[in-house]
Amino acid sequence: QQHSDREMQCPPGYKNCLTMINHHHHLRASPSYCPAPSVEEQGYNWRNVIVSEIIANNSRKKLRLFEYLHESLYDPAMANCIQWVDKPNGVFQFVSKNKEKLAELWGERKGNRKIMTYQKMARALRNYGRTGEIVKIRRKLTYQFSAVVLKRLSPSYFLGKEPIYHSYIQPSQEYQCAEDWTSYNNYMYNNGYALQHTHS
DNA sequence: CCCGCTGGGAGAAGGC
DNA sequence: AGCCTTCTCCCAGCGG
Repeated sequence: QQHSDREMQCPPGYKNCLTMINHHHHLRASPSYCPAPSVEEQGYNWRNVIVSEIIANNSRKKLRLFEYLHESLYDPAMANCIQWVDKPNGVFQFVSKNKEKLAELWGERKGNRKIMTYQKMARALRNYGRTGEIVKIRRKLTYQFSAVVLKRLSPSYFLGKEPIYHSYIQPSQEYQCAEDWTSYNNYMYNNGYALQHTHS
């Protein structure tokens, strides 16, 4: 069931991915708010990310918190709530002033009974640390996606534009990789960026 | 005092 | 039916 991820194009009933986008009004609304920030970069990525999410939602199970956060990071309308700090390495942070708003929207999307708060959302984020999907960076409101999660959520992965050799990696190996990468990068960030290239 | 961070622990909700 | 996962909710406490 896992290996079919890379093979699927669009869920049944959808001619193409754009049709899917049009059927998801809550997603379609956002990019129009975009003032005009480098459309070829932002817009392209944003749209593909949404496609990724739709495919994920239609093919798999419930929306996961890290998927929602990743989606928000590409949504210009959410830029006042959450932002990339280091996009290539999956480092992002919440905006202090509006973090509660993002949490609230997350709660609404999940259909929770009570209002979601940053406190509660951060508790879930802390649990991600145990599995390594997202780790906390020692900086205010800052977290980091693991390499594996980042890869899995990347638009090119879903759209099959990337080499698919990742799929051959055994789950155990994959996890090991994630741990190494995570601890390495965490080390880098907590010690002031990329200057620790000395061995022995 | 405020703000953010931490982890324990019960329990809800959906999936298998 | 029962177990597992993934949060959800509340909490007491810590530290800048």
